[in-house]
Amino acid sequence: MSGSNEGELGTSLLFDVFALDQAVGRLLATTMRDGPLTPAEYAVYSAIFELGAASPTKLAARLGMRLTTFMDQLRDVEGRGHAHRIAHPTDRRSYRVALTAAGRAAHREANERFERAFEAFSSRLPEGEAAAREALRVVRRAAEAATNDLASAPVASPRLPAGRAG
Amino acid sequence: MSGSNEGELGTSLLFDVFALDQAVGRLLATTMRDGPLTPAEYAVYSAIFELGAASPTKLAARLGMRLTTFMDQLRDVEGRGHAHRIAHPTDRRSYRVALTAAGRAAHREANERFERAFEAFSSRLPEGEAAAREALRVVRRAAEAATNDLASAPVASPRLPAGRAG
DNA sequence: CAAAGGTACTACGGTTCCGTAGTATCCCCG
DNA sequence: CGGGGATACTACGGAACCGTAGTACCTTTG
Repeated sequence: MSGSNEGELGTSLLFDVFALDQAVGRLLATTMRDGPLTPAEYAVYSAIFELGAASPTKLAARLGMRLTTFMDQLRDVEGRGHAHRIAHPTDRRSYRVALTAAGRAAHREANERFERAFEAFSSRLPEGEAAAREALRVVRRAAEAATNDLASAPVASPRLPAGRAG
Repeated sequence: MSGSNEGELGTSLLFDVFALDQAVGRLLATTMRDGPLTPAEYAVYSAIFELGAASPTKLAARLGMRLTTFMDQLRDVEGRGHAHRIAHPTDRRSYRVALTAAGRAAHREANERFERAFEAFSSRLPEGEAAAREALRVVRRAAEAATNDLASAPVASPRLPAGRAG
């Protein structure tokens, strides 16, 4: 029955990707619910922590978000007194972002919950984490390759200028 | 095996899930860019089409979105003249949603692009689609099991009604 | 050094998604 | 058949995300 699965969203591999993302989102939301940071906030704090005083542009790229989205987040983080700006030594357009002591404390506390979720998740993978990561990467590479393929050779259909791209 | 990967977001299985979701999102956005419907819209149209005149609540559940989110989408779809309401035979609180002829035409056209993306994607999976789906499901089940596990036995902390969920 | 073009961040508005509360209707029980 | 609770949708406002345009600064080029 695998032949042709038309527009059957619910029976498509694409839908499975969506569902997986939702499931992981729920796992993190549930685990970190009572903590000081939401999963999204934890990601931001982690990036700042890991990159060690990097610029907003670098941090946004690391997090896979647009710069403006990151700036929205950063505004909140700074508002909580969890991060501060350090002047960039040579480029006055930019600056570096670092966690304050309070920010590091919040990150540490959230990290405990994150690790708990990750551990519970990871321990339930029959083939182990490494195998799961590899499987996910194979699928991701297929999606990326398909994207590049289709982007470069559309189908030879007349190009509408506007479209409705999101 | 790299036993403890602390807060390393970029080297975590959780991050791979995020990245996969992004990659698939880009694939669909790219492929459907010049079509009549965005990927999100296509999903809505498909659900309406597949479920064949179902209620908003059913459709929202099918799509994995909140009812209010679906209503936002439905407002737009109706505004384009692509769907209409059919009185529910026995429940006057509700109604059924169906595509108009124009809606079906848009769906059909978007479906061609969707199929093209799916085909390109699927054909690049070394082990085939079925294997990929199974791998994803294994990971999803682990996430769901972990969620249930952690939700039922949190850490012995009282349940806060509000929290900061976003 | 001055002009031209690129880069980094900011300001602002729009879209999407969703939580809360309210209204209408239905269903269950007595 | 009447009350209480559940269910279906609507109204409303807020949060998150992002696109566009603007400003300041840097870099390249001649």
